[in-house]
Amino acid sequence: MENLQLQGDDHDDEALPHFPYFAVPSPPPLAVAPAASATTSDGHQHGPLEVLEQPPCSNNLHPDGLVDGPQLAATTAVPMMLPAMTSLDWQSLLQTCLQVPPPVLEQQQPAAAAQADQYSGENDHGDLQAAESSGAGNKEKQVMAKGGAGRPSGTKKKASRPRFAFQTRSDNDILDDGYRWRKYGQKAVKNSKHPRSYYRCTHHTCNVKKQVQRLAKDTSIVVTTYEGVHNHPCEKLMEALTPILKQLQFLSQF
DNA sequence: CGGCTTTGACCAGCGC
DNA sequence: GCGCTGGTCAAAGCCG
Repeated sequence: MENLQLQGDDHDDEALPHFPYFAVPSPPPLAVAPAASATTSDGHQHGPLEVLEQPPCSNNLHPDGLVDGPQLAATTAVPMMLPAMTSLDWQSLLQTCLQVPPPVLEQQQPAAAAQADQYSGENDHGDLQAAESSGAGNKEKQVMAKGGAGRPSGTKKKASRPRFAFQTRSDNDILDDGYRWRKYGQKAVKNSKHPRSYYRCTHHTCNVKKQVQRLAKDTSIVVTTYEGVHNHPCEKLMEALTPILKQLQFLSQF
């Protein structure tokens, strides 16, 4: 946990989003690929990653707190662990990897809310906190954005959703984290040449969002901010695990 | 034709 | 009240 570098304390880049940070306990150690580079399932190579926080699908965390690629668990780590694992190990691994939903993160939400208050003064305009605390769910927020009837009369406090940010040194803005995303907006950001892109998870019941932008200081670094927790399994991870699970079920009969 | 991206417009919140 | 900024919507266009 000490290995996690808190972005809010580390950078003074005004173009970056400010939001609450909270520590996440390290997951069970997973076998990972060499840290020098990682080839993603979309064929892109990503350099060494600097982890600021765990993403929701952070199933590839190294015991020392560093990740080697957003989707290594599906493509690399799981197969590497296969020979030595018992079925019980697989149960815990699946829980760790699939994150449906991760109870640890849910428990951290009050802490996130507390941190939100702590960081509210550092936010450029408090917009993130405002969106979190408006008392409106996303649908209500959408109604408010339209400015029509149904606008909430008061401003209640909305429950905070967990947020995670991590930096990736990559030429590719879009990191393949195993989930499908639909872009719904792009904004030019103050003090940054590069725009910020807004994505939503395409799963119909999932409300997770992410923001992607490049660091103003170092444009080779992509900052990805996740908001919320997926309420469904990672599709690509499931694809990778299904044949293995079937094999395990077969073997467990003996 | 469905799913996705692009992009201009709109709205809320904040500071002055 | 006004201007600035971030977040979101939704129409239009693109693509497989």
